[in-house]
Amino acid sequence: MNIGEAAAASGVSRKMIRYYEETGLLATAPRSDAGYRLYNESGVQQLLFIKRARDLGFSLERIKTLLDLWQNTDRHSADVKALAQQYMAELDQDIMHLQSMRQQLAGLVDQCHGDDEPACSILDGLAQANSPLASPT
Amino acid sequence: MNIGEAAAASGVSRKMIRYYEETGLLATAPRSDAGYRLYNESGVQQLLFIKRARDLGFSLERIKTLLDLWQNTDRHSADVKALAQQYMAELDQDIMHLQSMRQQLAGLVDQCHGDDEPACSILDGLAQANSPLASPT
DNA sequence: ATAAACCTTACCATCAGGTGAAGGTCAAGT
DNA sequence: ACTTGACCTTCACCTGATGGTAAGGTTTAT
Repeated sequence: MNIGEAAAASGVSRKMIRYYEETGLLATAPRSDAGYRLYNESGVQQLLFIKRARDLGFSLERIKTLLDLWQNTDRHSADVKALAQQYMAELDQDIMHLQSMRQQLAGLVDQCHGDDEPACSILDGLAQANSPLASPT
Repeated sequence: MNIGEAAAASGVSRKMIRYYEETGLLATAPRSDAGYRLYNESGVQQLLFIKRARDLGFSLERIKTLLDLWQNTDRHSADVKALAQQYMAELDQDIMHLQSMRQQLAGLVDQCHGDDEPACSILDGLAQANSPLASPT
C-alpha cells in the first residue's frame, strides 16, 4: 500500500503521514525499490489511532505517549487515565477561558446601539481601563 | 518615552510593540537621535486598546479594523457591533467544539479502571472506529 | 572609565499543518 | 515504444502571535 492509499484509508493526509514519520511519531516506513513508503493494515490502524486522538484534541506529544502505551502490553491503565485527565483539566481551563471572554464581550455588545452613530460601547470598553464586567470586583 | 517604558505602561512586551509596528498595526514610531523608538501618552493608549482587545481574543487582523474604526469619527457603531458579533459567533463555535471533545473524552475516561491492569477503555476507544458516545446517533 | 541597563536589527523556534516547486515513477492508453 | 496523468519523492516556505537569542550600539550612573 502506497502513502496515498494509506492516507485515504486513514483520513490522515500524505503530508501529515510524512511529517509524523519525520518527527518520530511513526517508525520509518519500509520503502519500495523506487523509494515509495509502504504501509500495511497495521500502519493504517496506527494512523487511525492518531487521527482519532487528534480529533479529540490531543497534542502530538501526548499522542506519542499514548501510542507507546497502546503498544506496551505491560502498561497500567492508570497511566493512560492520568494522561487523559490531565488533558481534560486543560480542556476545562480552555473552555472557561473562552467562556469568560465571551461573557465580557457579550456585555459590551449588548450595550452597543449598532446604528449609524459613531458612539460605541465596544470601542469605549476597549479604550477605557475598566471593562464594565470587570470593574465591580 | 522609550519602548521599555511604553511596554511597562501598557503591558505589551517590547517584542510585540516592534512586531505591531512592523506588521502595520501601529504607525511607525518617531525615533530619537540614536534610533530609539519614542512613545507618548497617545501611543500608550493605543497599546492598551490593543492589549485589551487581545485579552478578549480578537485577532490582530480584527484589531486592525477595530483601531481604524476607533480612530474614524465617521464610523457607524453597527460596523463595530457586526465585527464583535461575528467574533462572538466564532467563539461560540470554538466553545462548542471544546465541549464536544471534552464530553467524548469524559465518556472514555469514565470507563477506564485506572488501575495496574493494561486493559483501558481510552486506548480501546482510540483504537476502535466508533467512540462510545458517537455511535448511537 | 566602566558596568549595567537599555536599545537596535536579525534570525530561530513554537504547533499542526497547508502549499508549491522540481523532479522521479508507475500504469494505462495509443 | 511512447505519452499522459496520477502518483510519489524531497525541500523549503507560509500561517499567528509570541518567546528567545545573539551581536552590537547607547545611555546612565557610579
